[in-house]
Order: sequence, then C-alpha cells, then structure tokens
Amino acid sequence: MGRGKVELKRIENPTTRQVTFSKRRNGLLKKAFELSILCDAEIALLIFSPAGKVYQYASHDMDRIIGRYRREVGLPESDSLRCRTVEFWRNEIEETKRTTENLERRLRHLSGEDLLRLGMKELKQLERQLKIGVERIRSKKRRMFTEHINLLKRRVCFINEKENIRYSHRDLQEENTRLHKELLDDQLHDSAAAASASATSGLILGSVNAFPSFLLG
Amino acid sequence: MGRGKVELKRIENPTTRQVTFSKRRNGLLKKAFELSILCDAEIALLIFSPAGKVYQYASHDMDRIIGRYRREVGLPESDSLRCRTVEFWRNEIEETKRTTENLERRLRHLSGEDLLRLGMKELKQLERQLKIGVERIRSKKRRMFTEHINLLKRRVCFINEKENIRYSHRDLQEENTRLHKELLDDQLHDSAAAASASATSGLILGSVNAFPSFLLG
DNA sequence: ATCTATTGATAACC
DNA sequence: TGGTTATCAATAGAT
Repeated sequence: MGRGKVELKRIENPTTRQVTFSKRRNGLLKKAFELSILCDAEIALLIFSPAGKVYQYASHDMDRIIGRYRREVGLPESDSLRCRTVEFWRNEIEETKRTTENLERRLRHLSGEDLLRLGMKELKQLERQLKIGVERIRSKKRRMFTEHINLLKRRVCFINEKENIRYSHRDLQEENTRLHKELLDDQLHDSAAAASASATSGLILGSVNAFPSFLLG
Repeated sequence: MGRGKVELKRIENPTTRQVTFSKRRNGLLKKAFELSILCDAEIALLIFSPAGKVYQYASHDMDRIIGRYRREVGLPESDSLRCRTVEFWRNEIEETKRTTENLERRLRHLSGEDLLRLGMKELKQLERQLKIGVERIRSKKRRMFTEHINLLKRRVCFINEKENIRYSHRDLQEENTRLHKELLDDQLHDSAAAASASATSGLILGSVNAFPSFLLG
C-alpha cells in the first residue's frame, strides 16, 4: 500500500527502513489493539527494533499472557518438569521439617520433657532406652579409663627401659592421684544417683502398700 | 476498511465477531511477519481467541524473544526478587538439613551410639542428662499411677453410693491385682537395673584398686 | 470460502 | 519524527 508495491525483503536503505519500521510498527500495534477490542481476544505483541529498542502491546497483563502461552503451548514437557521440580523442593522442605519436628519431639522425650501425652507403655519404653544409653555411656567411660591406664602402663615400661625412673615416678604418681580422685568423684556421683533411684522405688512401693487400704478398707 | 466503518468496541454478534477475528488475525500475523522481514525486527505475537485457541508468530525463537523481553523490560526488581526467593529456599533447606543432622547426632548420643569422638567431659554431661530424663519419666509414671489410684478411689465412692458393692468389689479386686502385678514388675525391673548399675560401679572400683600395682610394682 | 465496495494503511515525498 | 497524498492492502458485509 502506498505509492508503489514493496518487495518482501529487508529494506536496504537505513533511513527508509527506519521510517517504515516506525510507521508499520504503529500500524501493527494499532491493529493488535483493535483486534483485542473488537473480538475480545487476549493479545501480546513484542517488537524489538534493529537498534534494540522495545515496543510492546498487551491486551491484558503481559506476564499473564506469557504465562498462559507457556502453560498451553510452551512445551508441556518443560513446564511439567518445572512444576515437578518446584513440587519436589516443596516436598523436600516439608519432609525435612517433619523429620526435624519428630527428632525434636523424641529428643524432648529423652530429656524427660513434653511427656504429657505419653502413655505408660511409651514411658516404660523410653525409660528402657535411656537406661540402655546410660549403660553404653558408662561402658565407654570404662573403656576410656582402661585405655588411659594402659597408656600410662606403656609409658612406665618405656621410661623404665630408659632408666630414668625418678622423674617419671613422681610424674606418674601425680597422674595416679588425679585419676584416683576422678574415679572416686565419678563413683560418688553414680552412688548418689543410685541412692536417689532407690528412694524413688521406695516411694512407688510405698504407694503400692498404701493403696489397698484406700480401696478395700 | 470495508463496506462500512466499525466502532472500536466489542462486536456483539458472535458470528460476525468470529469472522472478523479470523480475518483480522490473519492480517495481523501477516503484518507482523512483513515488519520483521522489511525492517529486520524481532517480533513475537501471541493471540488467544475468546474460545481459548492460540495463534502465534515469532520472527525468531519465541522463548528467546520472551527471554529478551524479561531481561530488558520485565523489571529487574522482580528478577532479583526471584533470585532472592530461590536463595532463601536454598538456605532454608540447608539450614533445616543441618538442624536435622545435629538433632540426629544428639539423639544417637543419647542412645549411647556414635560415642567414639566424645571426650570424658561430654560423656559425663550426657550421662547426667540421661539420668535427669530417667528421673522425670519415673516421676511421670508415679503421677500416672497416683491418678489411676485416685480414679479407682472415686469409682469406689460412686459405686458404694449406688449400693452395688458386690460386682464392683470383684471388679476392683481384679483391677487391684493387675495393678499390684504391674507395679511389682516395674519395681523388679528398676531393681535389676539398679543392681546392674551397682555391678558396673564395682567393676570400675576394681580397676582402680588393681591399677597402682600395675604401674608401681 | 469468495467477492467487492469501501475504508484503512502506508510509501514516497516534503 | 510529523504531515500530505496517491496508491495499494485489508476487510465488512453480502453471497
């Protein structure tokens, strides 16, 4: 249209091309607008000039239209892949959080906290587990002592061989005293706990002895 | 253009609208194509018909054009926001996983597992914590027994008031026997544990008594 | 779809 | 860029 036909090929004259671009661009935008109005269509039009400038028309929100395009056209494969990735992450987070909550609860239970909702069975199981834990820890402590003792023993042999007994003797005696003290402390601590435990058992036993008279007397 | 002007408003007649849509859509696509050729422009055109069908033209790869649009127009703000969101999620996941690992380690320690790297100090602290836990759990058990007993007591009062003693008596005696048995079991269990604990202490003590002769003899 | 009278777009020029 | 105008393209309405 115009004073002469135009070939469908790139306009070589830069000025002419620029002018044509300007005019046709406006025309295209106008027609896009008209179509969207007249026929109630959803239209997005993106135009990048050769110079890099952007012109756009969107009958509705551009991102919404592009989103709709991606959903309906932009390869269901890639799209579902993204969805799955996001979903996967969500699940990952949810899962980890659930795990954390469970762990925290178990930890509280093992610390004797938050026991309100637990039944007798769970309590007994917890107690058993704690006792096992205590036993293992004590065992480990014992092993550590033994190792320490063996170490000292080996040091004695070594030093004896070197015939440098006097210094090592005093040194070892000090170490010895320290170990004695530590072990005694430890043992005392255990005994105190045991005594406390016995007292507890006694208390329960007391209740047991007392309670038939309540019920049957 | 055509046999008469058209108002710039939605065409109400559905047939007319559909026909117009079809014609103008083709015109628009053609003009977009021409512009891209003549002026060497990068153009993307998305058209959604009211019926939901999609028509598109892209002078180059559609995703590339949309990407360019997002980069140059689609607000760097929103983009950085997305980046931050992703980063936030990553951190969230990392954080939660670290937390989980810590919790699992503490849990293993409280169960007496994975103690290899722990020193004597940590072991003692663990043991103390476990003992506290055991104490609290025993306390809770005691309270539960007491509550059960009180409940039974209240039931006796209620039943006595109803003067229906014989059935309740036998019923309660059974319950009573059961409770006795349970408490005895429980107590025996505690005693066994206490005995084991004592034996352990004894063992440690034995080592202590034996070890000076190793070293100094 | 196809036809065609009309309007709209625009090429060339200023 | 913006305006003018001769010309061609697009298309509304009818078939």
